[in-house]
Amino acid sequence: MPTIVDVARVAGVSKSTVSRAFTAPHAVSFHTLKRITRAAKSVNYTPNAIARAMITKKTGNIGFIIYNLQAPAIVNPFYGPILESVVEIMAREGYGIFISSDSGLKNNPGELMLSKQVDGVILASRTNAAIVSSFTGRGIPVVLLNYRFNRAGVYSVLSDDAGGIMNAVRYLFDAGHRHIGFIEGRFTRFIFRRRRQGFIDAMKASGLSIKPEFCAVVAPAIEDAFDSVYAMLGREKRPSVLLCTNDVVAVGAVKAALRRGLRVPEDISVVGYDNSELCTACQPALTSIDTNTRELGRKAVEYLLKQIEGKKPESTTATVETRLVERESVAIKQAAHAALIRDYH
Amino acid sequence: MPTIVDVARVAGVSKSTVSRAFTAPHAVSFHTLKRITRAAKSVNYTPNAIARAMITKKTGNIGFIIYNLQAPAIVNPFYGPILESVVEIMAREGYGIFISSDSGLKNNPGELMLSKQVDGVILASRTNAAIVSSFTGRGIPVVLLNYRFNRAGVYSVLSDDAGGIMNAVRYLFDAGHRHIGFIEGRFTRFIFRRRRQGFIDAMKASGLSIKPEFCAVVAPAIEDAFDSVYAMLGREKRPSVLLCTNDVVAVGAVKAALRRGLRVPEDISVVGYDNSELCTACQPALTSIDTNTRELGRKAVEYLLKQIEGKKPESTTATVETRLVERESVAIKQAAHAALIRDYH
DNA sequence: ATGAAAGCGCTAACAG
DNA sequence: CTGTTAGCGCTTTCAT
Repeated sequence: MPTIVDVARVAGVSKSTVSRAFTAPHAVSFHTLKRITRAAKSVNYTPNAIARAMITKKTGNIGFIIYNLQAPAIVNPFYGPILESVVEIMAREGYGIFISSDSGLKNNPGELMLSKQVDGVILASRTNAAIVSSFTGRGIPVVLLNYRFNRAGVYSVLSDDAGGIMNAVRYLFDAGHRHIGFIEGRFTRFIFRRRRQGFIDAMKASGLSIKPEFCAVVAPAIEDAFDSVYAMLGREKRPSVLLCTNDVVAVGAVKAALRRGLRVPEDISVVGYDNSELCTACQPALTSIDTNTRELGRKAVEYLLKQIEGKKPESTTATVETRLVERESVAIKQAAHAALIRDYH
Repeated sequence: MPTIVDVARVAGVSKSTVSRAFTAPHAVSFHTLKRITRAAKSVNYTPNAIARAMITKKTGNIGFIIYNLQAPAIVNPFYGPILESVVEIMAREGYGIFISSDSGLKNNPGELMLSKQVDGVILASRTNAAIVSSFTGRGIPVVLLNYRFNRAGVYSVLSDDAGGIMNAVRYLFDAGHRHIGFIEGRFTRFIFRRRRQGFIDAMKASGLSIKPEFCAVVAPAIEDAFDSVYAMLGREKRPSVLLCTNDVVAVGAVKAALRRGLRVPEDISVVGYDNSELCTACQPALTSIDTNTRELGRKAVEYLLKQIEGKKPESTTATVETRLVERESVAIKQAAHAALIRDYH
């Protein structure tokens, strides 16, 4: 591997000058800069980020750690797309990104990252105080994704879970639905609570009552949702719509309804959450709540980079809004339809 | 950040001894080892992988690069699961993984990895000679995933694309299907050809003729597949089964059949490829070809690690077998059913 | 604008 | 088994 001295020799300058040519080009005369560039190319030189990091104390790498119980970590309807956007943005900034779910690591999870000297870490989903302080204690900036810690210097970027559910309830109400069922995936407690709270608040705000027999908590897997919803729909009374806290659950709900001989959305409506690829795969295509994973990733990067540069993010937590995307799985009731036409036309 | 000298001071030994305590514990007396461990803990020391890498020329990091036209890179029905398994295995070995789709990088894609001094690289999907030699030329081992280069020292791990399709055709034949349609996703030419060749060979082997009007090439997106298949199914004659080269395409095919008022699998069968999450989301659940992404990842890691350790992988290319997983989207024809019963009972 | 020298934290001979 | 010494490839004062 060619080093800076090889370039220096070929260009006939000192290695300091070569170094400057790469780190502060304007501090070098145009003429020598040109010679150095050419020399570098001729010996096929690439700066050694490792050696550079020794001096600057900046590796140009960050870590992205997904809580280990969130398996799969990468093929995950929520965290996968966020990771995708983080990777893309960071690569553009010249950063490398280490990924790891913290499972299978013998020591303190994040130990690996620590020894790799990352400049900052994004901790996705749940985490704990020990992990967070293993970073912050060494001055490594941390941003929490979808989790919050009431501690100074720990920043969070969150999805507006409550708002997402509230919007959905309002939308359903406006569409004429009065009997809204709620099928909750068993996620981390943090998210679970936020979505549930959104449901409670929105139902109250709409003057609707929550029927326990229309509610269920399930593992976020198609089969589990299917079983639970299938049982629910076998009873005498049933909701006119099932609001689900993720798309996987919603797909299970749709399947259960279909199996019961119900038509979706004519007999029963379903709405999902995440706006994942499953939505269009489902028949009928799922109306779902989009969490704007791109923005979530962008914000996380922004908050992390700010800290790495020694500045403070503008607020201790950033919240990203959701957006309901309409497809085919929700029936607009006759009366509501008429009202909509009257209102908007 | 505490360094090795801090530990040395506290433990009352030289820094070399501390170094040994971490890299070759058995070369240190039990007594001092204990003192060093304690000292390290007391000052909260973690070895600096950067400094270590300067000497050893091994960073303990590898790169995983997905060809940029394979977007999304991470949320990808084929490469996502492979990445997942690579990350998991490598983390256990103490390796860090850099990921990047090579899009959005100003320079030579992989330039970033190069400067990060990775110990090896997995290049997924298509790549080109320049990228490969930018690594191999510097002595950095490379393994190609789903791609092949006829060049010394470049190893590949491949999925048995042709075999996967051939198995499917044989399975369909045994199930009594004689009119097999083939809906091909427009992937990289490498994969496209291998699957197509499998189809051609298998049809020939089964004595079946390929009907061009039952074949289509589509973008691997639900809508595109839908349009194409919808048109196909509007014609007078139609195949009894549609063999699709990925699940996304298959879902589009199912939707098109349903829209035409056909029942799946009673009126027309569909089989997918990848055995992704879409299979169970689809109604009916898709019979699909599983590529064994776990094994693909495992093999890639094995081949890379072997090279990093200076050994040669046993062969220049490893091929991983596929497996057909039956679900609900393929009809077993009456006659075939009878035959199966006769044969096996 | 450029060069000389020092040193980042660690490992790897080489002595002892 | 342990300490001494040199140096990895680079950036960064400090001179010039």
